[in-house]
Amino acid sequence: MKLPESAEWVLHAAGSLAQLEPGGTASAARLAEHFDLPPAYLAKQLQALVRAGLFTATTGPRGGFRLARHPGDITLLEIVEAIDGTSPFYTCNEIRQQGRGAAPPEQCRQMCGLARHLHAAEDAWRARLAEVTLEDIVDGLPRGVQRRTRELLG
Amino acid sequence: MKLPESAEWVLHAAGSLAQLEPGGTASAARLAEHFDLPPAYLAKQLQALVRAGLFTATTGPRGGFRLARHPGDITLLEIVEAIDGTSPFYTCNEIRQQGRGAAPPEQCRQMCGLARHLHAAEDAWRARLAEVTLEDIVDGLPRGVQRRTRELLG
DNA sequence: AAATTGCGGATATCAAGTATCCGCAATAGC
DNA sequence: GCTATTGCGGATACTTGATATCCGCAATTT
Repeated sequence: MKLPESAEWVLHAAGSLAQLEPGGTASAARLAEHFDLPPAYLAKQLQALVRAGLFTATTGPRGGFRLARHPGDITLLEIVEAIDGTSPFYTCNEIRQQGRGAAPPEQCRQMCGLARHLHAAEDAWRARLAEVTLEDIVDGLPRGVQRRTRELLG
Repeated sequence: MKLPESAEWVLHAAGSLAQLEPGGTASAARLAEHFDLPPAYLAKQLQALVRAGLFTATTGPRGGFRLARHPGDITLLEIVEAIDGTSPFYTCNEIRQQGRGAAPPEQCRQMCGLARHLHAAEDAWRARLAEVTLEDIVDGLPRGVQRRTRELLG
């Protein structure tokens, strides 16, 4: 039960783009050296954010990635789900209906209690991440960080 | 980001033991056939619950596993953590301090904002699971299920 | 035309989850 | 004591997903 390390990478990449002037662009290579990450693999993960509609990509010189929406309109949940997908942590395989102790269908009209609670917990997780936007992240940055990010990436 | 399937198995196994009379015991083989699960692998996972102090195991004929504590005193979180461990979903590798854009230490006195929110979300997940006990699960069972479980496993 | 950049596919490696089997120790019943 | 049952630890194998790289192609800027 772990998020891929690349989730951390794209969260920071998105945070960096959010610090630039609106529409600010940075290439995968530039972002990779900015955080000392494997360039080829980071590039692949950034593409996932484009597919998810969070980033917009432009080819050619001076091209790269930029935020597709306003930082206040992109949540941490969207970024995480772009990398990790939306499939639930816990999948109920209805093993209560299998084997020697299989429960008859009329006793399974409502969802398995275990699945209910596991899904509720997961919903709480997603709800928390959906509350936070890239704008919130930028606003929480210490003084001077944004200025330096713009100098190096902008 | 998925829980191992064995988490579902041991959650149901623990739920079944909770349905028996206090101190009720069931062997790994019996639990495996009760839910139609691979006996050898299930046995291995049940051992993890013993190591975690949730189950007590006894060898020999009429032996097997029983709850180490009262069902009302065993939470879903404990069961999940016995299988999946307690390491966080998101591990901050402080990449903000790496690479060309490395932030100086005086700007990293407080935890990375991304890590803070990811951990808060995870805490919400764990808190939900810590609220639910095996007793709650048994109480939520449809009529007749517990009777049948006792007939087959007790 | 040339250089830069993203995109998709192919491939390789590594860790974790799934799964099985073995021998050993402990226990209950005879 | 003997035997059958059961949990325990270790060794092993397979599969899947994450990590990582490289290539050719398309698009765009200069």
